[in-house]
Amino acid sequence: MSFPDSLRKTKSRLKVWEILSSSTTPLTARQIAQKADGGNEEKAVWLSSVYRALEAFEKAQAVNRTLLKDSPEALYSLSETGHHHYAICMNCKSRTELEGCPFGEHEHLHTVDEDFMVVGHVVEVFGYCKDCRKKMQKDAKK
Amino acid sequence: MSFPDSLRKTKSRLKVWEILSSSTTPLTARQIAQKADGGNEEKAVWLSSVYRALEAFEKAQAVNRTLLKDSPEALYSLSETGHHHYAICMNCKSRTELEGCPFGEHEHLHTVDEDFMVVGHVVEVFGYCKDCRKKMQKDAKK
DNA sequence: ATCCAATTGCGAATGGTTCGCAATTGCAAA
DNA sequence: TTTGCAATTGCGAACCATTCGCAATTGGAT
Repeated sequence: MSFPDSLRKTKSRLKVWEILSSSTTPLTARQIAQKADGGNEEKAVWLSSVYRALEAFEKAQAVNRTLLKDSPEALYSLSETGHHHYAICMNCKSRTELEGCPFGEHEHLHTVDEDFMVVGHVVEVFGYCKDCRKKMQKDAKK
Repeated sequence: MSFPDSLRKTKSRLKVWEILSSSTTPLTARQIAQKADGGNEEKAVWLSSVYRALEAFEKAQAVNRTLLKDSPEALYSLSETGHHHYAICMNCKSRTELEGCPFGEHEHLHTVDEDFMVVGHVVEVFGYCKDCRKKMQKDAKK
């Protein structure tokens, strides 16, 4: 995932991006702001600007916002790419991509359990594709 | 799902419970308070008491709190039973049951694709449980 | 019926997030 | 490269869902 083309590369946004890129865990806006001014007295990026940068990234689908139930603070992390699920035919094993994700575009996930930080998920739907159903109906007649 | 035995049956809690029971959709605390005093001037249940009732229900695992990203207000609903999926900790492999099914309680799964006959589905959420998160944070400090 | 811990009414405080506005800054066009 | 201007930021104040504090009330065990 790289810095979204659609956004101006400003000092604050680049800083926020760099911090998120180099973090292995999701961070709160406050943590990002703190890391930005690395212990210095004066702030490198003002907290409200961190929020605005994150909002812009989120709209550009480059960043994920996550709310866990045990804290009122949102957690932010870079979005992963390529997110799809499949319907799998139990007969011929063919896969057809589901349109969208039952969780919504990443939302809802945080509702899972107050103690659980969600990183990803698997969704698979099983059944029979149209072709196989036809064949199976024919075969059944024999 | 019935009113938790462990909790005192007070007027406010019974009211909140009744409202949640008779609602087909999740409600915000404010909505519950409004429904409680059904248009009357004086409040039947104070908002902070609604929050406290919901908190008690949630601790008793009788109510679900849900945070969606498009609103800062939490949604509350009675916990359902039957048909579940799991959140799996990538570190310790522990499983915790997901509350509800992302496809909705009553499988409109056949809507997935007209050509696909759905027989079942798998949903698994991956991430880190609270304990492992704590451990990982400690380890990170070393 | 009595007693006491649990609960509520009520308002004030908290704290994460958003907003407003003047000053600054990317960056497209000249 | 310089210019022009819309986008962005610094900064603080405002917002608002939720939590807290405390005195008054109440459920329910004895």
